[in-house]
Amino acid sequence: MSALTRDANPPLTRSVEDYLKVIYHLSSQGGFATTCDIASRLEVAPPSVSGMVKRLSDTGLIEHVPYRGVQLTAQGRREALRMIRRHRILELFLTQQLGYDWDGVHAEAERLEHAVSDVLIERMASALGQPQYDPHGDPIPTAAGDIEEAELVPLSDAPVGAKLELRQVGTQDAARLRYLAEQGLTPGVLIVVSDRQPFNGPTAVSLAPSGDPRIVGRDLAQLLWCREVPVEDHGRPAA
Amino acid sequence: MSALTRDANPPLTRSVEDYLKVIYHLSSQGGFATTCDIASRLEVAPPSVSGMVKRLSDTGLIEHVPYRGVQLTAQGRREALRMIRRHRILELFLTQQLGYDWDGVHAEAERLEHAVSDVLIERMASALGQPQYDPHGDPIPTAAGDIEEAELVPLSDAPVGAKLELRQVGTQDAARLRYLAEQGLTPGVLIVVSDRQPFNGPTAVSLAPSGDPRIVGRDLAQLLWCREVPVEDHGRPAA
DNA sequence: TCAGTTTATTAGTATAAACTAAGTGCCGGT
DNA sequence: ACCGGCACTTAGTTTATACTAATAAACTGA
Repeated sequence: MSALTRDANPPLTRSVEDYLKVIYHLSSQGGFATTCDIASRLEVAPPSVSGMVKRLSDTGLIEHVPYRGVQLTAQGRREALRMIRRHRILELFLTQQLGYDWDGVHAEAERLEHAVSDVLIERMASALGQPQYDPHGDPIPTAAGDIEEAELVPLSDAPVGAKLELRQVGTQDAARLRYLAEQGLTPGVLIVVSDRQPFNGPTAVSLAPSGDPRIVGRDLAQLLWCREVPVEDHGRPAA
Repeated sequence: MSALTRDANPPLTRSVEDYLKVIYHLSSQGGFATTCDIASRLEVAPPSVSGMVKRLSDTGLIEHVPYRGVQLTAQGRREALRMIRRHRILELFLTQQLGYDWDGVHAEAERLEHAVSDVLIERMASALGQPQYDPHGDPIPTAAGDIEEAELVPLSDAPVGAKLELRQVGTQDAARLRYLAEQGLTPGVLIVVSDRQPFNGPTAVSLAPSGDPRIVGRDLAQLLWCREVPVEDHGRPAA
């Protein structure tokens, strides 16, 4: 049972795949993913993260700076993008071919992404015509592991009429974050810019599934980094 | 953490689902599934089976007669049929909609059956038009848990031209079993009856994927219980 | 700068599921 | 009738992954 006799490249477990994915998301825009952020994303206690972080950095998938956080190595990034490709292709397949809607699709894909083979994913991708975007408008990494990096614009600069996905909130201020959360303005939400007042005035938006209106002042709008969502129809079902 | 405070009806684990499935198959034609049979089907060691058997009979999914074997309870049977429905619908979906062939499909379905939701299975079933048979010709249990019991005929009685799945070998004799295994005549194999000599003569068959011919004498042919496979095309791909 | 808070880590425990090694029960043959 | 071998079970260990409780490090604000 020495370490030398063990398989040098064992398949990743479900948990490892999940950890890599959230670390990718948390560290993609710059810096480090912290223990507590990872813990809250995975709905797990911080010590569980500490334990996994140790294992992942032992196996070379992440780099860990104690009390700072972690970042993916090239290998870890490759694996994370592989999972993201699977997830997004599954979401698109389920919506386009099986009538899933937006909300239901994420949970289903979240479970399936660990079980499907690469072969199946590529067959789904072919059936879908090698798509580039998932139903949420997020880019699908290629099988080779390349991903189109979305460039982000502050809401304050987005043109009226644009459909956007809120991606990042550029502050750590708790009061602002709390207010934004109350307004439903959290990363991942889809919004449409409905109006903007002149002379650095506020931006009016509507939240995407519900159509609820919101008015966002200039200062806050500058903190809301968004990605423009391609307007093509991705097969969102009527039902 | 007393037993009383725990969830009375926790979701089944992957392993439990697999155990129930093989117990169903081993005990479906009468009697008990034995520890060693279960172990060899699941490719685990017999003590692992003993441990699981204890757990499953504690939770009321099986009944265990020590040194005899196990049988499913009504609840265990329900769960087993649920998994078999999932498996067979997945196999059919993968072959019909995604160009899988016969061989590849089983392993893929084996992994997916634990991950898909009931909703997804029913959507696939709808997309396939509520099918009754999987690509191997096996009957698909209904969502309510009913399954058409296939009636078996001995190979010696099957008509020339019939396509059959070998289901059961009606002997425990080691020499015969060894010979049959050498000939590739094991449960699950597909065969076509190509000829039969008169006056209780031997039956000529060909094995299904390969087309290899075999001649089976009358006595052996009476031991080979087969199910007739519906001849409809289930989307087996050209490639 | 130091006290209090937040964040991270260590230590020890639990559960699921496998394993090996060792002991027990049953059955068939002489 | 008993004895050897196979099937089965028990006991104890391993690995992965979670947990709680307690400790340590880093940050923050007056």
